[in-house]
Amino acid sequence: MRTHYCGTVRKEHIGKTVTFCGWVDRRRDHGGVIFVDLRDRTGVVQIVGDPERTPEAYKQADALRNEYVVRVTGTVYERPEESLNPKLPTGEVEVYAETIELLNSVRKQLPFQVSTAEAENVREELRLKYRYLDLRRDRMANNIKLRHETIKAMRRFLEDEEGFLEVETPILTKSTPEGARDYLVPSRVNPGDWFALPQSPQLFKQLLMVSGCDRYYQIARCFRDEDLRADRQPEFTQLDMEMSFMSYDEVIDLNEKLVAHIYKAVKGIDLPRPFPRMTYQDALDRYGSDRPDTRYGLELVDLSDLMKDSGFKVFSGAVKSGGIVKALPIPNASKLISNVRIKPGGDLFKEAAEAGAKGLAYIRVKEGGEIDTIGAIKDNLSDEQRQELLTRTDAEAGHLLLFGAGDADTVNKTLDRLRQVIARELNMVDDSKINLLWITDFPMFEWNADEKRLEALHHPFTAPNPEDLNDLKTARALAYDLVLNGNEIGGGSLRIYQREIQEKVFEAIGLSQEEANEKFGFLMEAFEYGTPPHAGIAYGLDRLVMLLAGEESIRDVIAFPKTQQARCLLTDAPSPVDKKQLKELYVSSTFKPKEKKES
RNA sequence: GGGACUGUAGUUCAAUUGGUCAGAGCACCGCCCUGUCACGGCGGAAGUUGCGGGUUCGAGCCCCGUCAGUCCCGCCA
Repeated sequence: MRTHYCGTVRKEHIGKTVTFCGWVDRRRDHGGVIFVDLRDRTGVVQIVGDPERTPEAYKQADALRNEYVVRVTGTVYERPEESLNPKLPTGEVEVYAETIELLNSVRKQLPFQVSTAEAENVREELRLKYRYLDLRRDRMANNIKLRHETIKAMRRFLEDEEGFLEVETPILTKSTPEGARDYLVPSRVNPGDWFALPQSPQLFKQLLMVSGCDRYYQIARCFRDEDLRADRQPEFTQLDMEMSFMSYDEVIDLNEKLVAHIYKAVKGIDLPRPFPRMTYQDALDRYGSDRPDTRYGLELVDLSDLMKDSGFKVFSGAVKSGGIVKALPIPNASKLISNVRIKPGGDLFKEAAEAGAKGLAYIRVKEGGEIDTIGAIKDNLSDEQRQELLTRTDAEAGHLLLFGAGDADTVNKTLDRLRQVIARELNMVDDSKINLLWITDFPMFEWNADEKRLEALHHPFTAPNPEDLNDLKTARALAYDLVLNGNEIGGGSLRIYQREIQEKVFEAIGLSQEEANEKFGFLMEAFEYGTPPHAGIAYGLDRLVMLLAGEESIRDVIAFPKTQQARCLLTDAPSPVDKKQLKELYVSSTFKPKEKKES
């Protein structure tokens, strides 16, 4: 049907007869000559309809409108010198059309303009309803291509360089305790029984290691029935990997090579290796987050011991009841950030409150080490304490210190949040930086106060550090997260491969032996048939591509995403089904539409 | 489940304190134009201001409800 793609024509094609298929990007009618920008996946080329040289095509071009689909045959000419267009890769040539065949027209007014030249911010609601038109637009077409290039780079590296085997794992699988809410699928053949869609292929990939697969990967679709965010969809994609007989450092090294390969292939960037590593504790201490953005400073300073005996009750009280006091020192910010913003009602106060803080204390540092703050702090700080405070925070004149006091979680969350907001506001974030960072030495468990039990921080198959085996509850895990500019893009661990340890971990998270056997008996049984030591990792592919594309929502790197209400505006899914379908599945809904409020 | 923001022509936006303000660019339709590439010129059509109620002499603007979208909290091993 065609001989060339629109965006590929160059000077070397001059004199050739070519045939394109594509969409009318836009049309410029000069009364005499008509120009048509013809677009396909590869780009745009200028088609010329001339009343004298190509009278037939001129007539046909006259009837064309935006987004008509046409097949054009013509001859490639060099453009007149004054008509070159350096903005287009094809801008040195143009094609005099001999015939323009209309393959399909546009019958209705377009819901929004598609042309690559118009970069209006169309409402996302509309874009999602007419996603097929949205995907024609430059930005989205490029994002989808970038996603493809990323996956391609992963496959090339893992298969060709490292001998990974791609294996598909079931989409219909078993519901597991722990973790996110499952999407469930009723079984028609087994009345009353349910499949779950996988939250990740975790168990299967470990079983593949037992099977001797040695190195597995998959571009795996995962499902979690939880509420959505800009970086969370109910179905999302992971690059899922698992490998046998590799040490902690070997796993990390291989993954650094993988990420470097992706950056080289997709962005042409050489990443320096090895990537830096930071322990979980260090990350929390210094940044208040287990995925710190290290592109800028603004490190937190712990002042708990200094404030323990302070007369300022908010500080001393926090420490005495087991909490902490930390400061976020911000250089040269004293003039830039007003008290109004820090006090109740101000935007920074609101940020802090949103993170759970009850208040937001501050100190402004003046010339000569004098400080400016509320009386309750100033009056309760001895000269020595003030000196020590300034020394520890490296504070000089112009510094603004923001304080968090309370339980460690809340303090860290608050100051982490303020740190990010303020760094952004003060233009301290260098968007050209690519800071990759491994976070290591996660604790195995964290306390779930609501359910009054320990919970696996990663998941219950993570191996404990052998040094900490005598007290599993406080043990560190052999886990690692990869953080890119403050975003967690991947995480994994060495796995448990011995039944006894696995049983102990289940016990620690309060899973009864019966439950453990019912849910994971097959895994523990497998451990008894010669399981190799193995390790794995999973990358959030959507998130990674989002960052590579410079987008702020993963919806912009997913061809057909769902809205925050988990609906597809294009197909209007989910939707009711026939009673007959439900009957076959032995399912009935208990949902009752809301009654109108009585008035 | 909770908090915040948004919804005006096909689309992107505007409309002073509630008072001829329902308007502009692009798209669409018609006419003109032989070198444009965001072509240009002249003219035209196009609106239940998301929907429902209320306050008012008067509502795009204020109030209540509701729907949809977005961001965030909870939730997401």
